[in-house]
Amino acid sequence: MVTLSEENYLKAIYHLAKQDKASVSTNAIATKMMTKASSATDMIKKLAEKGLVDYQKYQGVHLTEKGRFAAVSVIRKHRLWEVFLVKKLNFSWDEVHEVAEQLEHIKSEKLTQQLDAFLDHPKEDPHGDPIPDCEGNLPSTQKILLAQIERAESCICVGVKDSTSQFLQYLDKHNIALGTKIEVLSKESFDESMSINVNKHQLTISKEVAHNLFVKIS
Amino acid sequence: MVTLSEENYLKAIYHLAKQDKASVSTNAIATKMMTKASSATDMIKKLAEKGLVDYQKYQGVHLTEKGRFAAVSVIRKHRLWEVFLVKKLNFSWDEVHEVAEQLEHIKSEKLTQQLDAFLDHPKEDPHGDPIPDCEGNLPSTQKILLAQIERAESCICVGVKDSTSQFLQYLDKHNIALGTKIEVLSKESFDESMSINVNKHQLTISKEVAHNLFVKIS
DNA sequence: CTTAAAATTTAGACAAGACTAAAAATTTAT
DNA sequence: ATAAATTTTTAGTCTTGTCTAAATTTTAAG
Repeated sequence: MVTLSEENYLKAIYHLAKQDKASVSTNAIATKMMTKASSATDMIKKLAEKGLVDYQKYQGVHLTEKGRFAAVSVIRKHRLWEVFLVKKLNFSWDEVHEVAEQLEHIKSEKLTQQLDAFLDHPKEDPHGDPIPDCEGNLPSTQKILLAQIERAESCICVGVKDSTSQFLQYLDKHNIALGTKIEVLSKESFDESMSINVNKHQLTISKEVAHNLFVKIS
Repeated sequence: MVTLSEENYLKAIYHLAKQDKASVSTNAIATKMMTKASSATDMIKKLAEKGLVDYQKYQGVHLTEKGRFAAVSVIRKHRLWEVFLVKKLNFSWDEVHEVAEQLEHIKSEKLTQQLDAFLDHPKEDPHGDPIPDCEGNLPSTQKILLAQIERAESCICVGVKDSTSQFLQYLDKHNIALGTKIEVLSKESFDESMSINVNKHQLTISKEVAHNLFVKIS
């Protein structure tokens, strides 16, 4: 039995570990959880006790296979609920996070399976993030940050990095959604701002925006 | 802010108070919550502190208007989720309770409203219990226990009193569902068993069954 | 290589919600 | 009307998850 708090820590560790296989530091976990390092240490010990993470004092943690699966299961539920909220209950993509944070902890294998089927086994959530299958597999995605594009090139918006409602509402305002075609016109080396074309409209976006938008080359 | 535990206590008090306006005893609450009287006392003090119940030492509690509304709001969510599980996710009526017990605590006004609309503003849950509206109003129902019928008479199943999966599965086995027509043929005064006719099949039911089935005279 | 800074852990405390055992109040029974 | 039984409350303890402050370990800088 994994508690609600433990699930949230596992999720945090999973997101922090993500790319690099390096161990995740206590401080990084504490920051992500908006708590103190001492609290993180306490929880890390509990997770290690339950075999969900590998932990060596002062050396940070790694998720075990069991821990990774638990984390991915929660992420699966989170993203399925986000799809439900947007597709069935008319939520907009900037309103779903908070509610999904609660729904992701509901424990019922049948509920998750049936919800997945009800939604026609969606592959992505409303922010373009992939939905793990029930065995915990995630399709590897071929996406890059818009900021990584260096020359005039055309691409398609496939996701957002941080999905705060402020950022999502900014995108809504400028008619940028998943699937929107973005033509990079130029990049300013001084401030990394970019001039882009969206739906026939020219737009200048800041480095902050470019670093939070995932695209694939079209 | 009402905690999850507080919500569960409020629900218990609401169900116990139900008909009689008499105060609800500490022991009754403890029994319903499957906890000890001392724990109930502790919680009662917290609820009184928050203005959710009126409490006089040794004299039991009453819900305040605020407490009643909080309780009914949770019950509304519980029943809406049960409808969702049965109508949209193909759960059977004996599987929904446990999951709805979790879902009822999700906090989002918009979620509840949209769910209600998505389900076409259902008036009853899958067990025939009325769903309170968003202002906390419950339609007064005109139902009686099957056991209260004393003579050969025809009625319609409109609800179950205790919805344990054992009982619900018993009903399924004998093809008794909400809306099923039940003809009372006779009642045995010795053991209060009843002979009834359901879908052309004759059936003898025990006093226990008759005391858990709500009907309306047709 | 040694010391200062930063990161991490330990120790001790607290709030929520539960428990046990004992005390106090109420109810029931004689 | 009073003693016995029952109910309710209090007092003290436990667990989970958090905190602060202090101690320890690791890392970084000279």
